[in-house]
This record gives sequence, C-alpha cells and structure tokens, in this order.
Amino acid sequence: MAFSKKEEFTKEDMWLADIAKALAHPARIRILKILTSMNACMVGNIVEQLPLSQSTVSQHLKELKRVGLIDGEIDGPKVCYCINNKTLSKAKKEMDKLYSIICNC
Amino acid sequence: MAFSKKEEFTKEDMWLADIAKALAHPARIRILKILTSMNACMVGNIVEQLPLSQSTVSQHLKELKRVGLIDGEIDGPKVCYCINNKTLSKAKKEMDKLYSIICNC
DNA sequence: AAGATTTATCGTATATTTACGATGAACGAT
DNA sequence: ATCGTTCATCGTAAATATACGATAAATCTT
Repeated sequence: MAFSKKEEFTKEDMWLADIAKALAHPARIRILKILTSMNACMVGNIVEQLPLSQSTVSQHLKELKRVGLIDGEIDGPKVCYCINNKTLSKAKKEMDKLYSIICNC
Repeated sequence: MAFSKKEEFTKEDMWLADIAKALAHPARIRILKILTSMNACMVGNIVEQLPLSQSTVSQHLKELKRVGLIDGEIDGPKVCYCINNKTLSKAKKEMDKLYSIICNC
C-alpha cells in the first residue's frame, strides 16, 4: 500500500474498506461459509476443505481475526474458530448503509 | 497475490471477492459516494475532493471500472464518470446473499 | 497552428498480499 | 520423558497495490 494516506478519510469509510479487504479473497469468503455451516471448527477441518496449505489458511484466518470477523479459542493443541456475529452484524449494517447511499435499488 | 489458486473457488465467491477488493480502499468508497452525490462527474471534480494526486485517483477509478462498478464516458477532453447501477445492484444482492448465509442477524 | 486543459499511462519506489515449506511451541497420549 | 498432533510463525519468493511526478494523447480555445 506504500505510504497510504488513509488518515485523510473518515473512520467509517476506513473501517468499511478494511472489512472489504478482509472479504477480498475467495478463500476467506469460503472460510466464513465453512465456519457457519459447521458452527465452529478446527483449523485442520478448514484446511481439508480448501485448496491451500495449512500455513496459507492460517494466514487467511489471521486476516479475518484481525478485523474481528472471527474468533479463535484454544482447545488443547487445537484451535476452534467461529464467526463473531457482533462484528458481522456491524459489517452488514455499515455495508447496507453504504449501499443505501450509493445504490439506486 | 503470488500465483493465486483462485481457480479452485466458485465463480460466485470469486466475483464477490473481486467486488470486495474494489471496495477495499477508503478512496474508492469515497469516490462512489461522490459520484452518487453529484450524479456524475469529471475526474478533476473527484480529484479536488480527495487527498490524492490526479494519477492516483485515476488508478482508483480504473479499479472501480475494472469490476464494472462505474462507467466513464468521454466528453471532449474530459471524462464523465458515473455509477453503474446494474453492477451495484448485483453486488448488493450477492453481498446480501452472503450475509444471509453467514450472519445470524 | 499554437497553447491550454484534461485525463490516462509510464516509470518508479515502497509496502502489502499470497503462497509455500520448514520450524517452533503447546498440548495430549504413551 | 518422548512422541505425535495441531497450529502459528518464520523465511522467502513472486505478484499486486498504492503513491507520486512526468509524459503522452486527446480535445478545446484562441
């Protein structure tokens, strides 16, 4: 992103852009769907369902966690990930707000 | 993105991820809002309202155009940009669909 | 025709993203 | 205590993204 000038934008636009960035890879969209369909699950379970290595999936999980869209809970040597519905609700709300502003529909 | 494995995902997830990528910068969200508030406008008009150089704004416009969220019409030496409501509607619809799948709200 | 205006593109620098294998850290099981 | 399992992190490579100034291309104005 080089030396980005993001400070010059509103907090709302920056937050939404950040959420959009987290959604900007099909693997991460897939992960959210997987977590929903299984309610919650271990990393290994997610890796199985994606055409990516364990380390790459771990990075995608980290990105989703960074923006708060998912939570990870340590369970022995495993880690159980799940959707963070609070952040997701907020994301939906803000996204709807954006569309209500810019969309004629 | 290195050598991305995006071929292994569904078209829907890839399309949505691509739309999200286009929204993944506050300047581009701002541009969509500006285009809405002014209905349509020239590049210079947009540049005025952003803390970015003309060439950088031009790149952001190109990214929005790439995914079809905006259209540009040449008008003399100027170019008039406007929202593409068709793509935007589809984006909203697909985004809603995603949220309806993954969101408990 | 010459000059001004407008915008896209080029060239460039730096940061970030995506991917992988290898390694390390934490835990459970033997 | 050692071994296997699970996952994050490190190191690395290549592609993209972001930003800018400079330049080119197209069009208006004079």
